[in-house]
Amino acid sequence: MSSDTSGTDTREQLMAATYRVLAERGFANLTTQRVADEADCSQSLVHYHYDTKDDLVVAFLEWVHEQETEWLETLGDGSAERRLRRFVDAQLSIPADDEHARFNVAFVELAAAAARNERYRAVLTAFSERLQATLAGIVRDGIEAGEFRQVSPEATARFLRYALQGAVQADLTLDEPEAKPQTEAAVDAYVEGMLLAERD
Amino acid sequence: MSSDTSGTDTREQLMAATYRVLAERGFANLTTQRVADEADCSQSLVHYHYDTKDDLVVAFLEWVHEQETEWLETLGDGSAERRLRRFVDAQLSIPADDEHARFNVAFVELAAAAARNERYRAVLTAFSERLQATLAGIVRDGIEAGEFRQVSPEATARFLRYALQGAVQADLTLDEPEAKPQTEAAVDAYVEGMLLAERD
DNA sequence: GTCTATAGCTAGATAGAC
DNA sequence: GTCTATCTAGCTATAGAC
Repeated sequence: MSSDTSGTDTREQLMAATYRVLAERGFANLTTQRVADEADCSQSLVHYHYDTKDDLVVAFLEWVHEQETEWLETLGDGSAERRLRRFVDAQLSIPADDEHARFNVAFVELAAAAARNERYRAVLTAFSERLQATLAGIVRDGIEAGEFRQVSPEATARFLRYALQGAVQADLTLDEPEAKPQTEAAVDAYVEGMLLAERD
Repeated sequence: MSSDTSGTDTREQLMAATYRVLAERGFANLTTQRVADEADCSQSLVHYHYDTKDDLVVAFLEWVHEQETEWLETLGDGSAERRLRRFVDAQLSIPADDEHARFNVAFVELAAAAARNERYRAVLTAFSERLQATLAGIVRDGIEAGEFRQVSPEATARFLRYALQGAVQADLTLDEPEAKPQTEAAVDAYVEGMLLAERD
């Protein structure tokens, strides 16, 4: 319990408050005042800890990045096929309308904003590269173990990532009830037809 | 040349001005004042033609929708494989940094905003359904002609659309130089391995 | 570290003249 | 239909007290 924990606590509360504001109001309606209200403090305190709103958002993205990194490691063991299916399920089976799903909408908004904001882009690119490395690693493991065919791990991982991301985004932003079920079916067919080694 | 053409002209100019502002500044920085400046008129005139900013954006989305519909019909004839490849190329070979590419960034921003705006969502869902129907139609034609295997046209079209959209978006919003080339390679492998009928 | 108060700006929208 | 002028509201950021 060193003396600098109070500042750390406040920052942690501001990150959690930012998460909730993003989930409830979206990135376009994220204001330092709303974050302060959610964290039950004054707006000027937000600016004391984060000079600008952009600093707050960048810190928040890094905070999310760390949390997701922890999650990725829970993908755990098992055959490459099993880990791959767990990855796919994790993307496609997000509950319909809880806070996590609502935050994912904000994450889509933040991803779009990254195009015009170098600092957002840096964090989100690192985020994407980690996902890419994880999934490509799974494919590579599958090839080495003889489970998968001799495909390009990088291109295969990218193709699957983008398809899944497109499906999730369509599900979140459009009225497309078929987005996730049809994508799931197509991914299954892809895994069976292109990835799994034939055993006869 | 009926007497109501001047109003129509102004509206057309406002749509074109909105396009340019979106391409140059992005959706987050779209203001009625900037549209007015770009259209060389007063800000209040924008509000005369479109009561609210939302009305302007919805009208703009419908305007873009019409234009893209015309484009889709130029996909034209040829074998199903040829039309499919033309579709894929059209998505992946957008020039790097012209106005059209910059507008696509804004389109990603608008797509994200659709999650929290019913009216945007309605237009963009119609947009997506048209793309889906076109691509699924190509796959269906290919199956009927014996060019493609007996896949699900809807699920296949969706899978390809989402993968392509994910690649384009990653290319526009992240520092991922491999997004488009690796996706192109993976799509080629998918078309050859899953779609094209085997001839022996 | 945390607060209240406010400066300073910019946005969307409206009033009213022409 | 188009303009100028302005109202009102909301935002980021800072000043200064505690």
